[in-house]
Amino acid sequence: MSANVNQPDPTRERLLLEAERLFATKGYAAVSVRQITAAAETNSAAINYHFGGKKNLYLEVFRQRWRPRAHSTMAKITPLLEADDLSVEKVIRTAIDALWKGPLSHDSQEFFLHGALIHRELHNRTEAWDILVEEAIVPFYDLLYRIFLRIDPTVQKAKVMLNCMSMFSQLVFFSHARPIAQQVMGQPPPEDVEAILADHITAFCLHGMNQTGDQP
Amino acid sequence: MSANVNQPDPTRERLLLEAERLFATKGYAAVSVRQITAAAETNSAAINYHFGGKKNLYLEVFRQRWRPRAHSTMAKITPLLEADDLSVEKVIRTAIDALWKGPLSHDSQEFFLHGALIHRELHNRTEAWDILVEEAIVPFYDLLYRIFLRIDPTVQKAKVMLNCMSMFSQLVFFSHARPIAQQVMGQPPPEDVEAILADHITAFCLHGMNQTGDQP
DNA sequence: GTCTATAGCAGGATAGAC
DNA sequence: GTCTATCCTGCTATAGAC
Repeated sequence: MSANVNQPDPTRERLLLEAERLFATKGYAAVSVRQITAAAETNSAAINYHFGGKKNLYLEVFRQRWRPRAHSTMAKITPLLEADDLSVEKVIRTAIDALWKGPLSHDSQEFFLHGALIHRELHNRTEAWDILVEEAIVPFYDLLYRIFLRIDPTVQKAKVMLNCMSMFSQLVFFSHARPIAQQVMGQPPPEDVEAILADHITAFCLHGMNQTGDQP
Repeated sequence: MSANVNQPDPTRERLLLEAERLFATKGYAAVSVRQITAAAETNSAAINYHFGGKKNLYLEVFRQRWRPRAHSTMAKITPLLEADDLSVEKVIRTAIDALWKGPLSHDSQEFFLHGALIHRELHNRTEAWDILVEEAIVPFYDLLYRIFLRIDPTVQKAKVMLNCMSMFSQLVFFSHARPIAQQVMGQPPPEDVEAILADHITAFCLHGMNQTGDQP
């Protein structure tokens, strides 16, 4: 009858939660353990007790909170390996759905932080980079390659990689540079910016990838 | 006959130089004034004397070093406003040349830092953000819009903006995520990765932008 | 396990000699 | 203008009471 049988340590969980939020929004160096412990409403020694230091806490954020979400995102794309009606457009739409409405979404605060952490590692690499590459980046692009191989068995791996990265780059850009988009396009923004952007990216990538050989 | 008539204050210049390098590579919070002054081979009080504090030094990096390069990049695209043989491809190639071989280039360390600073501001905004938006981002997209307007006077501004941002996103991604590209495409990388990426982006954007209305 | 107190150190900024 | 010495604040990490 205990309520927290599935919560092995609430304090530890709260620390991970707040740590992710702060690291993702401000960056590792700009956040102090005191800020995290204050946000998690515990004492300043808690991080050292539970994780053995600030650095280990950062890594644990990736292991405990980032990793499971990355896997669930992959799981949304994997079915395409056996889907019947496969097309370039369907792959693009599925990938955008999985990432854009998943890790890179603006609506879900949790997934926004997920994407922000990737970005920060991209520019300031730590040991967490290895986790990212091994468990998310390489498998993600490999999966997409195997899917595109089903559509066109003669496709070049390098070309697929480049195309997928072009798609990915737009997803991360528009998810994090939303303020730019609105500032440049001129205020006020409509409510359905998300859908407009998703449609734009889909169309842009569809044409960008469907280069029917007439290009030098 | 004095040699440094054009160098108003060598110490100040060295501080700006090293500050830009360190801020761009490590980020504002992760860099200490002691590191900067040590790199500039001066005393630890120099920053406060010359700039009045760490924060002002950061802003001065944008004013003194970032701004002129941004303007010279714009100058490379401006001639298209009056060019005779205008085409979508030419605009794309010119923009990629100006940015990719300019601010976002990997070859030129100076311009690499320039791009890195944009990226950091994108994710951790400070007062420098206003300089960026006013002097670079808005004018840049406005300029491209006016150029595309010459090609097709009926083009929608919002669509141009989105297309240009899609192009820009790939440029910044591939310039900073080069390690990912090589890691995902599999080692070893050829020497002309830069050219391959530039060609890919050009082709991808050309097709992505040339959506001839056959798209739902 | 939780918390307070504090050690030990590095940070930015400043005062004042030269 | 340059530098040293120093102040004070804030940091991480730890010791030890409870």
